[in-house]
Amino acid sequence: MRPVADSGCHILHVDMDAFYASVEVRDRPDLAGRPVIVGGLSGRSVVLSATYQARAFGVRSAMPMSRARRLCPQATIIPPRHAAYGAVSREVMAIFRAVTPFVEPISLDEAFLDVSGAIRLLGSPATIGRRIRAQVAEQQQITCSVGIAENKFLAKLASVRCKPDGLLVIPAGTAVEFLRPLPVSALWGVGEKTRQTLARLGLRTVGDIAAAPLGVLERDLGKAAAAHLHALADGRDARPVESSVREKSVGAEQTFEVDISDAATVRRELLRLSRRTTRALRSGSLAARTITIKLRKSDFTTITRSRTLPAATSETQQIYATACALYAASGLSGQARLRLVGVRAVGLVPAATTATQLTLGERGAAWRDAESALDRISGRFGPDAVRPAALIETGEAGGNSADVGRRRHGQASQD
DNA sequence: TCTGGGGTCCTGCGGCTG
DNA sequence: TCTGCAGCCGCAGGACCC
Repeated sequence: MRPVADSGCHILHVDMDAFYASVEVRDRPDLAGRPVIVGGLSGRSVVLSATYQARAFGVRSAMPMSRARRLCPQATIIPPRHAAYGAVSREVMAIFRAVTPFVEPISLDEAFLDVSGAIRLLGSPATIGRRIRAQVAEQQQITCSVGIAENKFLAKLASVRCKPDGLLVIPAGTAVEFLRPLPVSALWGVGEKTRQTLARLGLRTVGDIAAAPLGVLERDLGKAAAAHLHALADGRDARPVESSVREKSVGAEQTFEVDISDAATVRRELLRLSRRTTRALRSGSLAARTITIKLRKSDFTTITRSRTLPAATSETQQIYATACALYAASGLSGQARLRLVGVRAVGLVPAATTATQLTLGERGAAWRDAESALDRISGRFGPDAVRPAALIETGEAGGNSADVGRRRHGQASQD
C-alpha cells in the first residue's frame, strides 16, 4: 500500500454508494450487475436511488420516474423499503462509532467523522478510512466511499470525486489548487439558481469566485451566502463535526396522485399529516410552538402559512385545528387545484418543559392520554391500526377505495 | 421533462415596543 | 403627546441539501 499524504486531514466523509439500490441488490442477488431503480410506482414519484448500471443510461436521483423508465426501460423498479434501509444505516453508524464518538450523520447513508482522537490507536486517517470501508463491505455486503481532508467541505468533495467504492485524500495545503478548476456547482450551497446568478457575473469556476471581490458577491447573493462561498472557494470551512444535532422542525407532506380542489379532501389530508407530525413529535418527546402549512398549486407555485400558538403542543387536535384555520385563511380553500399539502411543526421544545394551559371545557389531559394510547397501539400494530373515522376511506371495508386522490407511490397502505 | 419528502438556512417585510 | 429609531419577533418565500 502506497503511503498517503494525510497528515492534518482528520475529517472523514463516508458516503454509501447508491445506498437504497445497493441494499436491494444485496437482498436479491439475482439483480446483481443489472440496472435497478428504487422509487415509487405512481406517475408522480421520483427516483430515490439507482444502481450504477442504471446510471449509465442517464438515470439520476430525484429524476421523475416517468423519465427514468423511458431512459432505461429494462431496469427493475423496486418500491422503497425504508425500514430495511434504516436498519442497515444503524449498523453502519455503529461501525463509525466504534472508531470515534465524533460522528455526525447527515442522512441514512452518509456521515462526517472526526478521527483526530483515534489516530494514535488506529493509525493514520487513510488507514482508518480503509478499515471502515472493509468493515462495511464485510458486515453489510455493500460498498462506500470515503473522502479525507482537513475540513468537512473538502472531505465531502473528496468522497464525491472518488465514487463509487473509492477513497481519496485531499492533502492539507493543496485544497486551493484542487478547487480552482472545479465548476461553481461543486461548492456546497450552489444550486441551479445560484449557478445562474454567478454565470451572469461571469463566474464559472471556483477559482473565479475566489478571485472575485467579496462586495460583488454580496450585492447579488446577500452577505451570508457571499461570505460562505468565498470561504469555501478558498478551501476554508470552520464547521466542527457535531455528534448531537438537535432537530429544529418536524413535518409531513403529501403529493396527490391527481390535483385536488375539494376542501373536505384537503382537510382530511391535513388530519392525516397532522397525525404523522404529532407522532414524530411525541416519539422525540417534543412539542412545537409554531405550525406551518404548505400548499402547492397545480402550476407548482407554493405558498406557506404559519401561526404561532400561545404554548407549545404535540396534540393532534390542536395542530389539526390550526392547520385547518390556516388553510381556510389562505384563500385557496375550495378554490385552487392543489397537488401537494404539508404540515410542519417548528420552534421545537422538550415536551417536559411545556406548560399546560387549560381553558374551561378543554379536555387536554384526556386527549393526551388517548393519543399516548394510540401511539402504543400504532407502535405494535402499525400506524393505521387505529385512526379517526374521517380517515377511513369510502368502501375500505369492501376492499375498494374511492379516494383516488390519496393513492400514491405504491405505499398507500403504509402511511 | 415535469418535477417526492424530509429537512435547514437566509432574506425581507411589517408590527410591536422601549 | 408625537416622532424617529433600533431591535426583536412573527411571518412568508426562496434556495438548497440528501
